[in-house]
Amino acid sequence: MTTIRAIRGMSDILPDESERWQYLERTVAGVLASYGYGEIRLPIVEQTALFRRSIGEVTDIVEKEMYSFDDRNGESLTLRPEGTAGCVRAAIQNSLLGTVQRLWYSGPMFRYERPQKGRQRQFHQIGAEVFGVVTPEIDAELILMTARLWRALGVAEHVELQVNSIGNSASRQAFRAALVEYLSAHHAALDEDSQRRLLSNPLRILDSKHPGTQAVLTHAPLLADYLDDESKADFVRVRELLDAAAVPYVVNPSLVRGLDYYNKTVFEWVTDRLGAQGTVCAGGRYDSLVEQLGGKPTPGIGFAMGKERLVLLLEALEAAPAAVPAVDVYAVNSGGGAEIAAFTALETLRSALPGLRIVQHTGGGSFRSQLKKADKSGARWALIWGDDEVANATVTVKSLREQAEQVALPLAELAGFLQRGTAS
RNA sequence: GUGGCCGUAGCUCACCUGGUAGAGCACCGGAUUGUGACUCCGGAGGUAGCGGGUUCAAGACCCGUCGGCCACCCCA
Repeated sequence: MTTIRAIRGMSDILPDESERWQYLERTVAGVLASYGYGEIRLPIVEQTALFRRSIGEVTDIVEKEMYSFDDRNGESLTLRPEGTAGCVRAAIQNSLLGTVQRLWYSGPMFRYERPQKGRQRQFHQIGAEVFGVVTPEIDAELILMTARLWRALGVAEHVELQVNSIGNSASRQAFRAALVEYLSAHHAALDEDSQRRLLSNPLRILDSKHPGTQAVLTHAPLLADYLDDESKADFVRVRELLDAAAVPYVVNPSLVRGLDYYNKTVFEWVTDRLGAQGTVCAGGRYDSLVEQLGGKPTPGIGFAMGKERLVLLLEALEAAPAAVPAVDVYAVNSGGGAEIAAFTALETLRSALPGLRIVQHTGGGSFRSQLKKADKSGARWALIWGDDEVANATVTVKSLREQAEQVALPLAELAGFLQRGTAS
């Protein structure tokens, strides 16, 4: 019989690792809450049209990376490849857009890509979106919030903030035309990928890694020269606010986004500790997306961070707190009546001390082998029930981590004893 | 979608230039009475990813396929 394996690029997160994930999630949720963001929980499946209309028809995501399928009605559905579209849809549908909204979400996203370090087909993001603020201080707020997050996670020294403005749609189109014209004149010097992108997504050529293409780009027209006045002024303001907050950044003129809905401020947090997939968080403004999706014109801005990548970074930097044992107390028994005594006493103990993590040994075996498991579990105490304990209505408490005589306690004193021990 | 490297016990790996598989860790049991850790003894566990080919003989060589990792691409 062939064994069934997980789908390629979709991995299990085992208890060992999930501890680090929880640390990340707790920390992020705390920082988001401190800025007044509320959590929104969104479906994982949406109508395919939502993503086609928001992300852009000619993007790689829509053209070749979406998990799309027809449901039983023949309606085309898609496993969300990103979070913003669904969030905007929800904001419109639930009439959230009359006032300023600060929202965040967390969960799995799906993209059919070739897996590699920091890239899965099912991956996980935490994202934040703000609706209803035109002015650039919200751009700065979001960036400051992420900067605070890196400090909270202890990775601030190893991530770099890159910012850019890609202007409004008119200025971007003008720039795109100029860029295409220039690059077409140097067509032969471009690498194959870039030649292809000349037709599909010319802005993407800017961050090509190909040396020949980079050489051509040194004399290419600059996006900054095509920016409209408002975008320019807003970008200046964003930088002022970042400077005032002493958040270091570099302006990366070739920073563009892969999704069509972005405009004006875009930013990315990058690390050099993760190999080729170094972007750990990225976002930007999307002032016409709400309207594009059928809502009344509402400015928007947001970012998403990749949880896998952040977990890898925490790992690489050993920034997450050390793993702690999952068990405080491991109870062993000699079977029969002792097992019954243990069951009832442990239920009582769990009621008395709800925070205490208690594992009851299962599967029988000698005291010797049971205590081996108690030790392996990392528990601080072993509780022992045998015939003597049952006869005397006591339990033997054995300390596994420090030198101390084991004691036989009347059952009534067990909770108090462990509570005092936990406090010390 | 393209490329490189790799697939031997649960894990990490060895078996050098082909002669029918091994270590460490983990696991299980034991070292006289109901007691973990350190130590010692013993045990279980692999049709060498799968399929084909070359050969007297293949885990080692060749081809295909599947899977993994990394990179391109793309992106968080």
